Amino acid sequence: MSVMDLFKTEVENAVKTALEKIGTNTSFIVEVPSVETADLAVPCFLMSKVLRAAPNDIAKKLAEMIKPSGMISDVNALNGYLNFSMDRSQLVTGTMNDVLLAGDKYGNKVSNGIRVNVEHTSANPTGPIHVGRARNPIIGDTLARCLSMCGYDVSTEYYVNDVGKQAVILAWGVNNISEETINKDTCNATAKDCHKADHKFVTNYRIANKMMEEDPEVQEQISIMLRKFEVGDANTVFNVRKIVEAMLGGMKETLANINVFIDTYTWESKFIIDGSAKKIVENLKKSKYAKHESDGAYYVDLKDFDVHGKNTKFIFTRADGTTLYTTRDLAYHMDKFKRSDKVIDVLGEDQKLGSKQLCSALQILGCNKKPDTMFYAFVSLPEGRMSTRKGVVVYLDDLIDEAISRAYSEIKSRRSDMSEEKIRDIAKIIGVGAIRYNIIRVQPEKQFVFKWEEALNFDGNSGPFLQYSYARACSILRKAGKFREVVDASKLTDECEIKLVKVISKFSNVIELAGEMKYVHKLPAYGHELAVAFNQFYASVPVLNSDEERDARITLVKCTKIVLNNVLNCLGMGAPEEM
RNA sequence: GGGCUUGUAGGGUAGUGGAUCAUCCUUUCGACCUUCGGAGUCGAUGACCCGGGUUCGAAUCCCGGCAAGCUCACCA
Repeated sequence: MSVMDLFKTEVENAVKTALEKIGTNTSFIVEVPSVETADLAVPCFLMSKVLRAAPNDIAKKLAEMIKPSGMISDVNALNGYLNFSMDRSQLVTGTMNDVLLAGDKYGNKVSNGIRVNVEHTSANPTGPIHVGRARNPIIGDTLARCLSMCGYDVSTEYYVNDVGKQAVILAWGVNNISEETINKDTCNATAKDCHKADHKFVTNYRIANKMMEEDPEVQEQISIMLRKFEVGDANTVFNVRKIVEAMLGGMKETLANINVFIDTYTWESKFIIDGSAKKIVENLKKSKYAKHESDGAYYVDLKDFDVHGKNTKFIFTRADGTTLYTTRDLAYHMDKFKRSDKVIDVLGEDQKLGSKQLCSALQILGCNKKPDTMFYAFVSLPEGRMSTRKGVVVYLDDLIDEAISRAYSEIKSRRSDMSEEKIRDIAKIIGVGAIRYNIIRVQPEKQFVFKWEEALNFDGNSGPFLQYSYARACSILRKAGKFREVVDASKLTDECEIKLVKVISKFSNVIELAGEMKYVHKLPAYGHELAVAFNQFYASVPVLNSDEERDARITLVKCTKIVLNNVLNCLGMGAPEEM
């Protein structure tokens, strides 16, 4: 339990006792106030009806009854609020001891044994990951890290769409389009990293799509291939699988470059091969909601499931009896439920209706679980939506390269003393950090227009700002040499020192919000607040050049360094000792 | 046309019933310090889409507009 939690409990008890004395057990809440004048506050507006008195009079009365004791150093009434201040000395010692004791585990909750499966990214393996969808791995990975800190047993997963028309078009393109045609292609997407399979084959995919539209002959060939694929022709299935695997390899490389590593890759074709998708079809057919078209395609009618208008027809098998993506997705979710206690899907907002239909179908199948969902709006270009097929994209690989090269020149211009190799290593940490931070800092459901100058922002509310503060803390500790690690509140009384400790003490609450409520964007905001508090401390009091406060202040720097490191780690960003 | 989501200073963004100042970044203007790392600190300017309603109190909730995004396949 953190110092703030202990304080909150104490305030709760004090208020409860006071209310009992005036003969009521009316409920109340203890909140963190929006103003700086108190550490915790109890609004008295709701009590005013029950107690038939003005809010501020109630607050005054309670303030008189509660005497400062324990962690409560001051109680007062203001504007209808009952305000509490926490004893500075206990705040400082309690918080700093917690941090020093827990170290890189500070902010972690004890393991609760609950298995959470986080499915994210799951991008179609028909082209490189572009920034339009780059929110997915970053949100998913950050959420997974936060849940892990909240004590969950987390497993991440990518669903690979290796079935269907898109995959077949890709394979046809790779098999039939000559190197010469590829070389002549002029597409405005940069795709400079041509050694990667995803960048190489996306051109085949794009051209194949175009040829299919223009040439009935090509369309026929692809149809034949698709039919062969669907009846399980060994050569065709093997051929598609091999190409998709190569594609996915390139995409994994991109993910690794932004520190995203996924535990399990589950292939969609699995649910055809093991027959579980067919079983879903049979079970759905038995339900009272099942109906069929005259030619034999089946659907369930979802009008009783809060699905409106024309969207109620949820088709789950074709006229020829084959399964559809949605059917296989149902089988996939049933499979995930077997392996985990909680299932979270991180999806693009285009999947909202599909996800709702999936949940309804799960209910019809008698499944009592459903996935938690987290939707994000697409990142678009100033000229509109990105499209792999049309080649209107900014690839994530290009963004990474650009950010790293920008970081490289920044470091180069500041540090003449650093080796080339070291500059390159740090540039990668800074560049990738800037991208992850910039994407995660915005609430997922807000639409986002991609602008290079914003994506590469290194000042103010940015990843590099956090990393810089961390590097500064490391530098002070390096220069400090030997010091006595002391937690001495009597030496840390400056306003900015108290402020810094207060911010540090909030960390575990932020982790809880980010994990349990899935408010991942709270994390970068917190990191920024912490870095600002540290910089203010740094600017207003000397650390190494102080006398009797020296050890206490260096210890506070060490605490800050630990928490900044934990924040960076949770954001999937590197923590550079220097930059 | 139906459904879902979003609308906050010049640009971006937090806050989703409560406290004489609505957060933070950027831009613009001014200052600090050029010292333990200036990718810094302090100050100024500037905003709740529009119209009703509910409430002691609304950026926040409800209704009606307007604008943007997504969606409404025997695609994945």
